[in-house]
Amino acid sequence: MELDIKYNPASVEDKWYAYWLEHKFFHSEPDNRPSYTIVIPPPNVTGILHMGHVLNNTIQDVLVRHARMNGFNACWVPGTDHASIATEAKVVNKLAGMGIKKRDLTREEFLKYAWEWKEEHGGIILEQLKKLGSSCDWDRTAFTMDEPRSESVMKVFVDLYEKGLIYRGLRMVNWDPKAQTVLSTEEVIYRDEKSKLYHLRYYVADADVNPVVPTAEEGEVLHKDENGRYYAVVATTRPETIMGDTAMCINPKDPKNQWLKGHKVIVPLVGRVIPVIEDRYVDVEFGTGCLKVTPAHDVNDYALGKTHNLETIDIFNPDGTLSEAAGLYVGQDRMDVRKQIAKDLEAAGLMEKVEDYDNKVGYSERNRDTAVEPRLCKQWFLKMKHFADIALPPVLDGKITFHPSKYVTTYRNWLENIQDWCISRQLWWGHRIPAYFLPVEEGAEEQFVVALSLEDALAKARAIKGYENITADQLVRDEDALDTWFSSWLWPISLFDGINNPGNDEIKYYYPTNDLVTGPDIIFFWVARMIMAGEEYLKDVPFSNVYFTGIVRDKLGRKMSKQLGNSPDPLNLIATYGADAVRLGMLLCSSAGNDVLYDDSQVEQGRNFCGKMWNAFRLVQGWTVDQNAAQPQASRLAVEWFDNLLSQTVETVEDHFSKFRISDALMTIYKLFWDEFCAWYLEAIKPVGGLNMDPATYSATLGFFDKLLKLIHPFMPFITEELWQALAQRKEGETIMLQDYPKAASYDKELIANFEIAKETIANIRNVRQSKNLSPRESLGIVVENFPASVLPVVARLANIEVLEGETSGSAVSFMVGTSKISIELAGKINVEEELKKLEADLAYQHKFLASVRGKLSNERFVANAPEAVIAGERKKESDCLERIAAIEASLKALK
RNA sequence: GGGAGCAUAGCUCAGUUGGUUUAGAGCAUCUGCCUUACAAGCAGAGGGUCGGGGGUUCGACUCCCUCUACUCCCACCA
Repeated sequence: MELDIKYNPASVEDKWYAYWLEHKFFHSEPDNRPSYTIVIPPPNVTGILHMGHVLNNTIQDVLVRHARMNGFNACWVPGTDHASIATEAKVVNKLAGMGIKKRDLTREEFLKYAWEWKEEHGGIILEQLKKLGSSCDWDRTAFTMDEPRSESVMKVFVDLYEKGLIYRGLRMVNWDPKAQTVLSTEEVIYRDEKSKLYHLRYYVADADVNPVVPTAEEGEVLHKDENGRYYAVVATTRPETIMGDTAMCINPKDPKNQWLKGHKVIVPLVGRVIPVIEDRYVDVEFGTGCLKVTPAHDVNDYALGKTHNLETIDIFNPDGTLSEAAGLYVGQDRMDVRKQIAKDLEAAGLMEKVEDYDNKVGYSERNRDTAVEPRLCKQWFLKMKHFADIALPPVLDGKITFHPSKYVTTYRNWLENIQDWCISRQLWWGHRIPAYFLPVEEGAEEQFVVALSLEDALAKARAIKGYENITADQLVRDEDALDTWFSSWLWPISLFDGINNPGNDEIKYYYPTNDLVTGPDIIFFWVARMIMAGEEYLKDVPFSNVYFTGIVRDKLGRKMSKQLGNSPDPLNLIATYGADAVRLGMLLCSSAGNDVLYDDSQVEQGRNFCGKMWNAFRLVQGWTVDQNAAQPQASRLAVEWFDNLLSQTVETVEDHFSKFRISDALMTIYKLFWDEFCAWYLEAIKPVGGLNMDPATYSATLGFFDKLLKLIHPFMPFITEELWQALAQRKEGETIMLQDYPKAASYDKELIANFEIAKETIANIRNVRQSKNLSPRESLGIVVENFPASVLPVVARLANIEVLEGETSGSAVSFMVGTSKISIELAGKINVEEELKKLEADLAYQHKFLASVRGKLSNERFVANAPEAVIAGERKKESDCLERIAAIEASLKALK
């Protein structure tokens, strides 16, 4: 097989990916082998690949390929998520561009557009994952809204409702005015914001009938205007909500505001008279200690309203504009009203002052520019206490391991303070809630049934007293859809149809899955809830390990985002550098749980490594074998050494894999290939004059190459397949993907250590050459003492030296490697003065070292307390040091 | 406000139950090389008082306390 001079990733990658698909190497069916399963964190169906996906999916692919080569029946199940809010928003936007408003469409019409959009854009991301080399079982590609998944969601909803775990409740919820839907508490992200704190005047309303009487208490603060009218000052960040004020609240113990007790005050501009109520909730230290109470638009105010029986005035429309109930600014957007009302209050003399203020504002996780509005409405909730109880033990007991483990605390904290999950969304794109409302009299309690089908619903409705004769067309199905995560949490189960077909062969074989690779940002949204669903429906964990990846940032540490334009397009990167290079670049800098600071230079390093592999292969491939050639000593030794080193390294790699230290495993292999194999091994065995090679070395080298390629394959699947295919005559249908991963074997530590001495010696000799300006071509003579003779041929080969017998002349340069002494014969080529200086310096250092070691050894407490091995080590240091001193002194003497 | 994490070379990070002198790696830097696989390369070199302070110990990058800086998560202070 002819190889190009340069590695060309593009053609190689497409070729082998097609080959893998054609032979269905990614496909898995249950069999007798142990299973290894990963379910993909389903990307948004209309999403496109970004750097976070690259990181996440590269790691998954490494794990899957590694498991596959280790004899597991590996199954990586891909799929996409319908992403209710995000996708619906995209469709709404697209329709808006066509001049169509969502509210002018029926549900059916809207969904038709939505599905069209999904067909058009859906799954692009899966094609992009293929470019990365992902070895997913594409035959199993799923979608959270396809038939089996939807059916599972419905069944689970009905089941949980029947178990009494799902209920309908009137609650203060988080409202996204842009998407016009409620959000769960987890979908609200709080951001620090520079805002204003408006201090408003609330005049006392009843001063004429109920005069303000200063109590003359210490610390009392009265406000009186130039006309002698008393007023309270309320600090608020949201002046636009004053139309909803139904009380003002003070802390009964607040000395500043004692005089307000029992009074009524006037809401500025609005003119409504509201009572002053007392509650210990109010923070005496904040502002003036006077709190405006708007029960309809603030969670705390709602609670206050409940305890104090206050009226609730909802002044907002669902889209965030002011409603009729507000009386003022009707139809204007809340944010515009805030600016306007501030001006109007100022003009009316009702604004005491305005301060700069830092506060936290909740935004919608999906519409990040939209501040959420607390809103009172009736929604569907899932009781979480039960789920927290079943989801906590497996993580605390270690049945599930988090990598890194610090997330256990986060997980536990959340579960221990869990709130009920609001699962309904006012969206059409999603799983429609299987609840049916029955007709009721005006003002009566709502009546509904929950059922999988209209027929079931009708039967259930008819069982209710007074509804015996109800007809199907009188049942009104709930308009709302379920939170996307209500389908995602079933993913590891629903992918194997474990809800619809409990106990089927696939769910039994693939569940629990093995590893989950995801970001810590969805630990609550997804990870925790999958554990809940797993425990609830299969009485078993959904996975054994969770590998949390970090966030991909640019090299300045900024999060990658479209707005900043600091996110490279992964497909461009793949086109420029090759998928293997991108994978390697990403992995090199990603230890579990740490953020990844991405820089192109890492991908360049990946590309360079591909080049290195390619060229090493070309070198080996260029050799021809002379069956009669004898194996040189140096080659024999190098083969033996590398064989042992390979075993040792495989052991290290296995250890790294077992601890999910993926980047360490990769770096270990990287160095083995580049530093050990290329820089030392190949250089040692390279035929000197021509291309002829002895058969023993040649076949050993091919064997090493084979193993190295297999070791690298999970990380860099394409180039390893290309080279492995070229390494020997392969049959159609053969692949490196399905070869056995190299296994650790015993190795000779001493042999490896001796070779290290040889390497160090060679490096020293090269160093001497460089500093003395001696050409590498010029052979030098050396004399060695206390040197492992077995490795001398390698030193001779790589340092271009001859080993001399006997003594060196006076002008030799000596150095120590461990306790071995090497002297280079340099008659007439050296500066004796300089050498003397060097040796003196070395000698001084050795003496200092000796003193420190002896200091330790003469410390009785050290000798008494330290383990024997440590003491023995110190003694060895001492004797070695003495040897070195003797050797240096001998050299000095010879030089003089 | 509560909690967690991190602080080691110019940069990004290892350092796995405390025990090798001179604390490692990759990248970057510097020097010399177009040596017939590879200049996307080869051969070398320099670079750190392990954030500050205190403590435990024969011995601390490692364990404890404290301070400082940064990051993240959680929380209803208007």
